[in-house]
Amino acid sequence: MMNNSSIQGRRKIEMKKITKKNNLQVTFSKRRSGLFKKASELCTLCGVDAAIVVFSPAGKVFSFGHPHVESTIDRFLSRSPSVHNVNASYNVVEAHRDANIRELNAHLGQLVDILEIEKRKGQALDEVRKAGRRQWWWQAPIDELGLSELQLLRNALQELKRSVEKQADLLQAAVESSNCWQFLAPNGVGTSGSGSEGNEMHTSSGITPLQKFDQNLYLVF
Amino acid sequence: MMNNSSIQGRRKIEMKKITKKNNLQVTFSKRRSGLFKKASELCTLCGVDAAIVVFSPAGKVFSFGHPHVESTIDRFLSRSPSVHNVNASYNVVEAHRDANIRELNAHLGQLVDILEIEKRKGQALDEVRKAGRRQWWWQAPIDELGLSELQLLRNALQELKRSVEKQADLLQAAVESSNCWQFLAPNGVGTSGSGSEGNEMHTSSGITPLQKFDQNLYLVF
DNA sequence: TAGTCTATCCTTAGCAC
DNA sequence: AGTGCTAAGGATAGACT
Repeated sequence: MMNNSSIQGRRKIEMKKITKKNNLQVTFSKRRSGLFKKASELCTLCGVDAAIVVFSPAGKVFSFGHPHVESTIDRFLSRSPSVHNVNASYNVVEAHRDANIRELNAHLGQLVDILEIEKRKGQALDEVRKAGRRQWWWQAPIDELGLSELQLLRNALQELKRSVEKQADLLQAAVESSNCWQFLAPNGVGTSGSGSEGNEMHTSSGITPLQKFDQNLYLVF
Repeated sequence: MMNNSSIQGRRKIEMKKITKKNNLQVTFSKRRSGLFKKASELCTLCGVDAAIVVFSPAGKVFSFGHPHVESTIDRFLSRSPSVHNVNASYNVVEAHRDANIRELNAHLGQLVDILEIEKRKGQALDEVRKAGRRQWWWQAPIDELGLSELQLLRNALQELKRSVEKQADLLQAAVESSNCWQFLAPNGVGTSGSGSEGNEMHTSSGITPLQKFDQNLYLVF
């Protein structure tokens, strides 16, 4: 029954791992459905192929695919339509592994994205943004950066540092200095179960996942 | 200019393939971003791994992965009935690699969290000044930095950028007077990354040159 | 090609079953 | 684990820059 609790509707939640195991499960289930639905719509509206693989907190596998999970993934791995040879597929997987650096670099790009968004949210300076939009050459895959470019980056950072200090001095002279970077490392753990879903989606149970986010980094200014 | 067309807001659309090629492109781009963001949030909130592969109408490949596309897909394939016949050593190496990536990702995630906290504190200036007075670890020969360090560096740079912009805001007038930084991309091509959490997302063309995942990052003050 | 703006339309957090 | 409910939070179609 409806408890007389006032607030009923949706509430904003922090974008961090949900602690309440129960809520986590519900949220995972709902959002997974939503994700698959979104993917489905994207495929329908744009007539494209896509595949999604998600491991539940419990380690189960949920997947979505249009027209099929396997075919799409295979196409991704081999960059060519329909390759039904398992071994061939395997080799391609191996090959793709070499793209690690590139992938990780892209990963970083996402982080930068978030920061960018936060910056705006906090209060962006439109003038500055519009003033100059430049691509960071060093965002290219790291393995593609030459030493000279890396050194350029280094010099740029040093210059940046100097510039920042200079400007800071212009503003106010009294600011106590202390630690800048500090890294510590406590510990964290895993979670719970999962379920299944619609269209071209299927679930398959797996072995226990090894979820260990045992790295906690603290950046103390 | 605002055409006198009354309706401004979102309108419902039929769930069928969009005909207007132009709209289709825009929709694909937007929804793809949204999809990746959703996936990212799912990963963050529930602490799970996921991977998405999408082929654009043009045939380009867009992918998202947490902690990594390849690792997640491999993990999916390795426990998939059709590909379970991979040798043992492979799995071991794979596991190890995944662990590393996971760990790396955890680091990055933490950094994002910290930066978020910093944002709330709203003490950019202090941070910058303090940072400037310390020995910057990344000032070591750039070529000696590992991927992790480079990533930290990158985040730090973003942080600095934000800080500086805030400062610039305070100083008001002097903002646009001096463009200290302008990193130009070697190639004029540019795609703005869609916002997402600490995950990896990358774009690669199937055949055409390379429309890498890049963003509009700029440091101007 | 991507980002901006606005008015909707859609998703989903918290509960209860 | 998945479903229904309600209202608030988000995503986004369309037009434009």
